[in-house]
Amino acid sequence: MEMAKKLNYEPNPFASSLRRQQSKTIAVIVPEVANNFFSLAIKAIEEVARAKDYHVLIYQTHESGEIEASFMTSLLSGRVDGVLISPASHVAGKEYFQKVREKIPMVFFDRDHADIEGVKITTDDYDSAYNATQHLVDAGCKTIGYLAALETLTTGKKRLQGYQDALKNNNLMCRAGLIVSNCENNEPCRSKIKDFISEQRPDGILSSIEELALPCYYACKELQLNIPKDLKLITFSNLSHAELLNPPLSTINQPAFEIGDEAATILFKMFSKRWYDPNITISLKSNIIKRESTQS
Amino acid sequence: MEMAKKLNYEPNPFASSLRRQQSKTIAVIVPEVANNFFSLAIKAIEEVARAKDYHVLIYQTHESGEIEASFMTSLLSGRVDGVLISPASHVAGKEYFQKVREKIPMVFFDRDHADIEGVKITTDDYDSAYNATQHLVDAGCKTIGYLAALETLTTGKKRLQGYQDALKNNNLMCRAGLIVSNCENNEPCRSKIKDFISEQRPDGILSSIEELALPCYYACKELQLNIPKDLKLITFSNLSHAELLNPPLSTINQPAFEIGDEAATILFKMFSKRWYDPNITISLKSNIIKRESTQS
DNA sequence: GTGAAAGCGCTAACAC
DNA sequence: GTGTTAGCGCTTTCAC
Repeated sequence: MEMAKKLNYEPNPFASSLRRQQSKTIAVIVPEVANNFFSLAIKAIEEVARAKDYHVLIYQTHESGEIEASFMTSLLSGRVDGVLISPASHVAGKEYFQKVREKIPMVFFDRDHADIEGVKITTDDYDSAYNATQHLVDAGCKTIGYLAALETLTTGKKRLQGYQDALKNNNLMCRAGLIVSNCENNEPCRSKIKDFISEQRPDGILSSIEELALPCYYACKELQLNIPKDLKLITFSNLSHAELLNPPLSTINQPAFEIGDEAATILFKMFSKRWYDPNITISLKSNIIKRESTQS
Repeated sequence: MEMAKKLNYEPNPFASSLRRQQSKTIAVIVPEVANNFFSLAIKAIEEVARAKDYHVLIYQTHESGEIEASFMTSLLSGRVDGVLISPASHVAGKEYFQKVREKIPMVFFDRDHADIEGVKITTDDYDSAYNATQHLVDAGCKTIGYLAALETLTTGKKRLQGYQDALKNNNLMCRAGLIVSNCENNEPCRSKIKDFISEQRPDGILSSIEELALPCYYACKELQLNIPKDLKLITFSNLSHAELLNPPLSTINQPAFEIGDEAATILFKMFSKRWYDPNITISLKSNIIKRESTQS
């Protein structure tokens, strides 16, 4: 042992992993790293892993189901001891979720599919969307639009449902034209949102993801509409400086760090058999922060 | 081979790595993942790696030299085939850089130490800081403050030098009180910046990192100073929506994605011996975007 | 071409 | 305790 220290001996991790049949590595599969929510969640995951002396492999799907499938399948080799995943919104088969789950401990975080069982750490998407919509109603909005996203995922479905139920319970119309779909972060999105605002003239908008809310600022500038006078806006977002926008943006702030932390912590409990429920959804509360963009 | 396919055979990566003495994995060591610049760079790196069928291990140092040293040392085991690193600002010895570099291909990106040799992908920090300062002078500023960061790194030193030289060449004073040091993202930072503004009354500020610029917005609010009338502000930043801030923030935008892409691409060239210069600095140009926060 | 065998560096098991 | 050994699953070499 003295000799080892003196020679700066570092054991070969592959030999060790091969022999012990474990990798001391976990995989994190996310749509994008360059996103406030995911980079914060990854930060938390990485910290938990480091404390346990585990390594973290990062994979980005860019929302592609094919890429997701190929990553997941490659993990079947035993390269990692566990998987944390926030699934892609473009779905291309789902068999691999089950396949991986049978072999390796796995935790879904933030996003999930209703028809896939598993341990899931999510936020209260339905309540958040409902409450945010109610907040718009309370601020005086009558024609509330919804910028939809993640529609293939439970996450997106619940947000939409919360919006719709809130409208219904306030006896507000919920016509199809008020819901903008299929406009995830590609370029046409910006003009689509602009067209939506100028044609439908909503006086309130709930955006289901941050990437669709910021284009509203640009659209309103171009259309010479004033936020919040002409249009009130609230969005799911983890922008840390929403308060500095012009006007300050009301947000539904998801506890990104806590989700990552909780998901990773549970994964490690699964490793050490201190976790027994293979099919549970834990929901953390999001935080609605009311700012000037929804002021009446 | 047919059989293999039919049974969904996935080769054991550890056995393979052990035998072939290579891991098909690269390490990325960054201060923080949750940072616009680094998450974009990581995004690029991950894409290059994926195209080459490589895996990416992520490590965060949280600016700690000790953590950095322990990660780097552990890489000596052969766990990864190459390293991309943006060093921590708190330095605790530097021997390990040389040690790792002797054994594994390694590329510095964005940040580096002047006294460590190696392949380095940086931006034109000196020019950017000089030009940004000149821009403040051109906008009429006479008392220009500098929010310093990364002072142990070449990156920070060059930015400071660019600021100082620009002042000198414009015959403006460059007294010590105008440079705020040691205020990296901890909480006291905000009050320190506020005190600085209220005591020194600068009419212009160049911030060397985004994390120090946004507190200026809050400080000005509290001090009831108007940006840009009372104080003009420009900062190094990769905030994608600087334009939406109130007022829109002038930024020195570093090509984060390109830096990550270039660094990873060169690392792979080193793997295949298509890269011969072990000691070169490649500098990419940053882009100064002038917005309302520096309007005269 | 086809097949057998050695060995990468560890660790766990077993014999002493 | 202390020392020896087998074998994790590949890949490469070498013999045919």
